[in-house]
Amino acid sequence: MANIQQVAKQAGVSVATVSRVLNGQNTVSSKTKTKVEEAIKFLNYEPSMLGRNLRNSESRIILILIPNISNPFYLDIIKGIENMALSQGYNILLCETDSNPDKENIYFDLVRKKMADGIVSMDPAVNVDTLKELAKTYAIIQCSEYGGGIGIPYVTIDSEEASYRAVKHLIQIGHTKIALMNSDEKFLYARERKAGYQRALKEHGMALDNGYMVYTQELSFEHGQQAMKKILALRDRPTAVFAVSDLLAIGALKEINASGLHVPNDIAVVGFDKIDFSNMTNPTLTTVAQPMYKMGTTAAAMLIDKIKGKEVDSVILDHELIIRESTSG
Amino acid sequence: MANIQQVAKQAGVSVATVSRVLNGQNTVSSKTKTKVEEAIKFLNYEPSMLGRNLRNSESRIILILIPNISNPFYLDIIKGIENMALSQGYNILLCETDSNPDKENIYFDLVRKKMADGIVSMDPAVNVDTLKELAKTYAIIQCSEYGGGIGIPYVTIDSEEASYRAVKHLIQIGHTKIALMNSDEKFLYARERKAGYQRALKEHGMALDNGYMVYTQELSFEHGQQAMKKILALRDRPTAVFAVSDLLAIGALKEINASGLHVPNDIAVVGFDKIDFSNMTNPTLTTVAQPMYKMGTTAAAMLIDKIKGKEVDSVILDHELIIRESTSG
DNA sequence: TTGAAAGCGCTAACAT
DNA sequence: ATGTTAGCGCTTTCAA
Repeated sequence: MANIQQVAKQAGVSVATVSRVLNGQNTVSSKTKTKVEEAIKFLNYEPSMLGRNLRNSESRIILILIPNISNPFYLDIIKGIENMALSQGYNILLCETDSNPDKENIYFDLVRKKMADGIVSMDPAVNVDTLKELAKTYAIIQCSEYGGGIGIPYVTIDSEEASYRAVKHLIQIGHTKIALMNSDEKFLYARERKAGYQRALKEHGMALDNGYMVYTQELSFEHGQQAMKKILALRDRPTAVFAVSDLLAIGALKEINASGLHVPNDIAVVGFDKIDFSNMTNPTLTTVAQPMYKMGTTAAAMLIDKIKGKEVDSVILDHELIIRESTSG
Repeated sequence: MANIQQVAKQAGVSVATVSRVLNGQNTVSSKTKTKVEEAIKFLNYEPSMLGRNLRNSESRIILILIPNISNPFYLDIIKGIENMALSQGYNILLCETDSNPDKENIYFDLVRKKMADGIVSMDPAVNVDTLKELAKTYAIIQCSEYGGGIGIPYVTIDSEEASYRAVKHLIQIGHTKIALMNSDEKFLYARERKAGYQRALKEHGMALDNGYMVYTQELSFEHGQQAMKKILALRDRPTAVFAVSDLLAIGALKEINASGLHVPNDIAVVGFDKIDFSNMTNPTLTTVAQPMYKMGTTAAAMLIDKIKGKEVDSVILDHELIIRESTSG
């Protein structure tokens, strides 16, 4: 494994000159440049990022913090982050926290130890105080889920409005008994989506029935099934369900089918996210599309700006209601 | 940002001593150790991986090469790799190649440039010659998909046998007209699964009809739909379909439903992989379970051994046929 | 246009 | 048990 010294010797120049060629500085005469390039080729030399990174005090690595890689919601976001990062010479370290503060801390250490230059956090369970503290020293961007008002830039959508529109759609097609399948209200997005749900109901003069709001501990298929069981057992059974995640909605779909009822004739279902699978179910799922890929590229671009010392502002991206079979038999 | 020098000065010892404490060497007296620890705490010191990595000529990073992150098949493998890596002090760099040789090459550069210590490749499209060449110098393990006989250790399942059993199951429940939805035979697993399919048919004295074998360019839902369209158009329509990927099978399911036919009464469907979603469809999908998580941990353990200079052997893991609704109405 | 040399932060061989 | 020091491979300032 040749190093820069050997290249320099081979080319009969100094290491400084080799470095200049490596970094495309144009203060090198074309003759020397050629000599150096020949030496590089001859020795099969590859510059070591280890040396460069130490010297430059950077790792060129971006850390992505996600609670659970099993939720396909994150896939396109990751893609977006990766492609943007790549185009700027960064690579991504994917870190699954399982919403476990200990695991989170291991990953936070990576940035403390300079193994990563910054963090895109998508973890709602993240310890907000630690994150805030970290953000003083390191570049951090929140993506999709965010703690409001903690001074860390984020990219997300308007959850309240998205939720409002989804529920309004159900109202417009005639539903009056609409259940909300939400996650724990410790999450900001859960509170926002609940608010949107309530606003839509109120606006149409419909009563808020607390019994129509069920909560799940996790955004998963299984929890969607369980929650749907509860909804199906309700005394005055709803004719529509709005779930704050496609995974929950798909679980609901399954449970409704299993109970012998029909979607959307007996119960209409709306999901949230527009993951790939929302189009593969039977019936296909009406859902709120989040611009996942764009969220990823935006978050990455913001983070890289931040790493470079620029000021960055939070961004709210557009969402869109995708009407499919689960609300339009 | 304190460095080891400052800690040494603060503690009134040499940098060597600080380094010893950092690395848990027990040649340090407990008094000095305490002094050093206090200095570390006082200065809020975090050792830089940049310095350590250069010194140790390692990055402690493992590169994962996948063709496309959108196929959930890889999710559990990644989880397995990550957890094993983490337990050994490694982190993972997730790299999506899109089966694009140029992109592959960018990622290969990471190991050439010492940004990564080794590679777990799950990319069937990978340039075999380059991979072989790289494997001479760097630690590489193939996971799930592999090039046979190129001397790079792999971890996978017995695709031929798995395929044989899946088809045999269809035969045993009475099917005689069984289609194979396969991928391009340039992939070894495609050839193996075809072989298993053919062995099962032959063993039961059934004729091989080339028209019953359709090929897809990608393992995706959409390609599954398209392929199923072709199968449905066949003159003597099959009563069962064995798809070499759950994603394809789910596409087939959708297409069959759309055509007004019923699964499994009109057409039975078997998939491959046992991705999470194979249990969320309606009907649920009979499929061959691959031990994804285990494949991940195994591959990572093998790779880390290889990085440490040990010899490692290829591993064949067990598979299992999971019978669900799509073959047992 | 080029070179000499310092130094990024750490570890380990060697010395005491 | 502890310290001194070289050096991992690179970039960049300063000098020529």
